[in-house]
Amino acid sequence: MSKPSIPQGTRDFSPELMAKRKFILNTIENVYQSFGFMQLETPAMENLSTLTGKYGNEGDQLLFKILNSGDYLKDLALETLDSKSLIPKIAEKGLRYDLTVPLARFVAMHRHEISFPFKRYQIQPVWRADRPQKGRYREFWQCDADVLGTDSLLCEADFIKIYQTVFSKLGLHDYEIRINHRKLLEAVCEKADAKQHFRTITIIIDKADKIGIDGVAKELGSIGLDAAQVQTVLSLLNKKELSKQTIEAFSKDLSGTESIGKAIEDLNKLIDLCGNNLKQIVLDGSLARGLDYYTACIFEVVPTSVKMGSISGGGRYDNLTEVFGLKEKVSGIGISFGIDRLYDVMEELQLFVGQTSSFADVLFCPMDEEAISYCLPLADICREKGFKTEIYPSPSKLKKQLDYANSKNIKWAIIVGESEIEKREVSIKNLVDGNQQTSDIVDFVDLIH
RNA sequence: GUGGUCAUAGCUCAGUUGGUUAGAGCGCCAGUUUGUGGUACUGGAGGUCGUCGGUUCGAUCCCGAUUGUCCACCCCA
Repeated sequence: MSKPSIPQGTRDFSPELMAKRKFILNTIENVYQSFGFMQLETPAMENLSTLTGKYGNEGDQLLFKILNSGDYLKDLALETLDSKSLIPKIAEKGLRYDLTVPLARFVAMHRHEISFPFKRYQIQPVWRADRPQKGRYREFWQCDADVLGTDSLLCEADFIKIYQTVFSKLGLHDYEIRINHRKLLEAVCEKADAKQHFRTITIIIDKADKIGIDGVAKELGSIGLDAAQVQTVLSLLNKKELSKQTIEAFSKDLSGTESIGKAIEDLNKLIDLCGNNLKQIVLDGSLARGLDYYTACIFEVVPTSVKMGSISGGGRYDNLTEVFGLKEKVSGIGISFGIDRLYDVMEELQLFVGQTSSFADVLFCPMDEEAISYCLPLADICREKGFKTEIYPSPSKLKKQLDYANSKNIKWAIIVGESEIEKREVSIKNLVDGNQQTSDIVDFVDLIH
């Protein structure tokens, strides 16, 4: 028997780890709910046909496929197939790659039961057959929230407020909300007379963080842009402040282009809706986001004091359900938190240190078999009062029982032996300060806090 | 898919210019204290040095392959 192990890029979450993860998960879920989002869950696996072709050429390769049951090679003429054409014949299901496509599938299937605007959140694991590295796992959790069926800029403003609320509750202050508008990107390309290179250009400027302005200029040159065109594109990267002045400047620089009007209008409106609350927001012209379906405002959140990729991303899209053949357009906007990265960032910044998690409040320590049944109704009283309570399952040595309490960070030990039972009492020990007192079995619970 | 890195106790890591009994800290178990923990002291368990092959009288150490880890590129949360 070889040593047990788990697949690469996956992790076990110990009780200590789960306590911290739940804190993040619950925080995000509570904030979503406080904005009126409703929960949706979808299966871990989808039909492969639902997933393929939605994430670009490379995306399909990152899908985990599930082998069909039974003798899946029975009727195949293997010699006539290559591996690519083989896959659809032997695998009809795959693990979900994100939560947006399942949402689109759900909406397409249940269009007639849904009334718009439809606000849903979804917190579930997703799987990608990527090569693992820092902040990248093959199984990780996404926390999505989307609003479908409205073009209102209020959604954008709400999501910004959701970001600020969540991070404030988590105690994470070193972050930056980056905002951009796809139409701004289009306008720049149009102005530079390089519309046909739109995709390539967005991919290049998206790397500005890593390769710097000079690097961007170089790569733009390498795809055939002349110096003037490169300068036009680079002009996007200088202005960082989200303000009416910046937007006015863009409006002038890019006047005459087809797309600029919509971008200016949206961003101005967004500023109005946010009021003065533009804390930690930057207008980042280099933000592009790979997914093609975004059409207007796009977001990304990055930690500023830790080297880590984005911990959240999102944006507005025009037609979510188009690929599923729904004739009616369903536009919307969504964001997603990556809580695995969020966890890594918080761990690195030691934001969990103040939170001592205890797995129980009260431990009953029976000294003999008779004491166990004596403790049973008393433990129920504690639980009814809201204390997490357990009874040590065997009358072991007291030292062992108290060690157990320490290891679980339990504050109260209630010791019951022959003498307590005789006098209808319990001995209550506070394991934090070491004080101990006796009490009758009616009032003892009042001493616990 | 491409490149690099590392793999020794449950965990974090030493170490051997290739030589016979492979170490530390933490953790775990037991005792000092037969009903009082978190401190201290004493003792104990636990490793075919990732796997397979090669070189050698001899390999945990050198070489090759393989698997896994971590990191970077691509892409992304």
